[in-house]
Amino acid sequence: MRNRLRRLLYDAVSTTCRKLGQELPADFSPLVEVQENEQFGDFSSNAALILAKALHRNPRELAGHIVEAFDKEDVGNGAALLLDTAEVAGPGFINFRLVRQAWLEELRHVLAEGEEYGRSHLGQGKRVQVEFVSANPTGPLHVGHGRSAAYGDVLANLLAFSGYQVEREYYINDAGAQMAMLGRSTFLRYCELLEQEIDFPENGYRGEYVRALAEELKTKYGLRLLELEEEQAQAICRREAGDAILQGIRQDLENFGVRFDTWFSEQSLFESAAVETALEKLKENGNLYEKDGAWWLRSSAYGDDEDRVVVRADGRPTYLASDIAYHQHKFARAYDLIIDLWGADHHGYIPRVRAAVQALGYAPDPLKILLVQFVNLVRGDQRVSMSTRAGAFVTLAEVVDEVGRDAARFFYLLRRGDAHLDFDLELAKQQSAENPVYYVQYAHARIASIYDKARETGSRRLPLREVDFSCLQQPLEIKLMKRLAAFPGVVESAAATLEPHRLTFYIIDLVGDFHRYYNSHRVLDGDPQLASARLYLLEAIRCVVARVLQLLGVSAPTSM
RNA sequence: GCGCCAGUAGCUCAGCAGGACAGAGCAGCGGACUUCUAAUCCGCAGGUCGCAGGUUCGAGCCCUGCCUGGCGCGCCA
Repeated sequence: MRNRLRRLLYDAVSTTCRKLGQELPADFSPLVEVQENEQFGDFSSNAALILAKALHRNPRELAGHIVEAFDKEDVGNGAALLLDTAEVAGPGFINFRLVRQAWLEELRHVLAEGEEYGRSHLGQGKRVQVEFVSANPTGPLHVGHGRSAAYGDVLANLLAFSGYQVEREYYINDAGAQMAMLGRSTFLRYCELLEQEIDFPENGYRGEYVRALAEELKTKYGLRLLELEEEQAQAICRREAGDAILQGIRQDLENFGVRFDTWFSEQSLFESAAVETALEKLKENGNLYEKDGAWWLRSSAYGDDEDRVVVRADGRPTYLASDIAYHQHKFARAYDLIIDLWGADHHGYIPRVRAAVQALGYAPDPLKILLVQFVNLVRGDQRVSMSTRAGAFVTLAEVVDEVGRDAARFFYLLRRGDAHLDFDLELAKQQSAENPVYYVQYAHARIASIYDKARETGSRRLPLREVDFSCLQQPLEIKLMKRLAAFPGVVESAAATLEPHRLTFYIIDLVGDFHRYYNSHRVLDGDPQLASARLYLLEAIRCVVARVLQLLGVSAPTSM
């Protein structure tokens, strides 16, 4: 419906331009949006306002021309069937009012599509990789990772629903100094258990889980690790601890409803010589040079503030080295869109990775680096700070345990990704009106319960073909139909802007309308025609609610 | 010192690519269950959109400066 209107509008604007002897601006893409405010009609467009800017003309005047052109196009395109009026308003908006029949048609359309309503081909089958979470396997996932997990997973769902071919990837930082520190920390705890004197390093991993890992090593190896060279023993500890932690991470994500297609190991980049190859290439094209004994990426030539060390003077690579190889690997896999979802604390890293990609000879456009801001965990009025090394954090698993997967996921998506999030455990746990996840799920359950009631009382729903929807005349009913009709646009804009939280806000609004409707109108008590029509309206609502919950990875209960 | 994100109602936040009167939830006050689930709904009250300039026919949104909070700026990750 929106697309039909958009096409008509586009024709009308073209006609107008031709008449005025002006070129249609190349980047002309007017908004056509569902209007919630009755007074402004059903749909409205800012076409004339945008055009006015480009053509340096009076917007109201242009709008007048467009509306005039519209009337003529109208007849030829059969738009008369759905369009009631098109008028100029305010500073130059064009407001469209549809005949009510148009909404009824859209309702039938929703019912025909069912839970597939809103699926789009925006992505045109393009391949997109979403890399997210990617936490070091040096400790369990905490609440901050949970936000990335939820955000990335829903973004991936959303893109898949929008016609992209999506792959989810987790980059395992299983090489480097932090893993070495994990090995050392675990080894020391192991020694401690065997009553050796230890000197625990300042920046070691102090979490309880390290002691637990040491305990397992003690069971498995007994005293044998003490008999080895310390270096060798630490290497074993590192491998054992890393594997165990990674296994835990997979499990936590699984429990959180997040699954990855690929677990990509940093270590493998060294083993396959991918790092070496990438650095060779950079040396060849002059983007990697030696200075003070170290190797530097000429990142300042590609927008970074300064050049960055890739290989230290002592020969050990920095993180950037593997990141260069990793991104080369990503680009070599020829995705149309590569999304890196990082914690906001890594934002300073963006210019150098973008620079690295360009230094390798790739156009950086397919790479989108998104940031997820920090999570402040709040328990009542107490603020919990999170630091992996200090071991003072609440894990994702604990949160899922305490508030449930549904509430946790929903809460994470209750804010824009780039805004700080206060996650209140007490609130998420509450089964009350304050908690929006139940508000939404309750709507789904309520509809299911009306179906039950209908079945019990034998009030049969007439076949769709025989139902005359024109008996749906209540303002709230029209409003619900409009709200449903807005769904494809919400999906489209959420996918285009990579902002999954818009789904959350939309669904809260939709079920709000539904709850109001429920409280003011009886579904089953009317005559069979009306009852059937209303049951179908409910079914359309249920489909969209179920679909959005599915995209959010939240269950859609039939009773609560 | 430089950079990134934020500053909207008492609180937590929306505000879609500058547009039509700034919205929601919670908290506060007052109402609605012999009814398809009250995990719901209705009503009232509540805001110089951090401050000051600027661009524009039009700014919560863009530009400049300042203030406040968070986070980064390493041959740490």
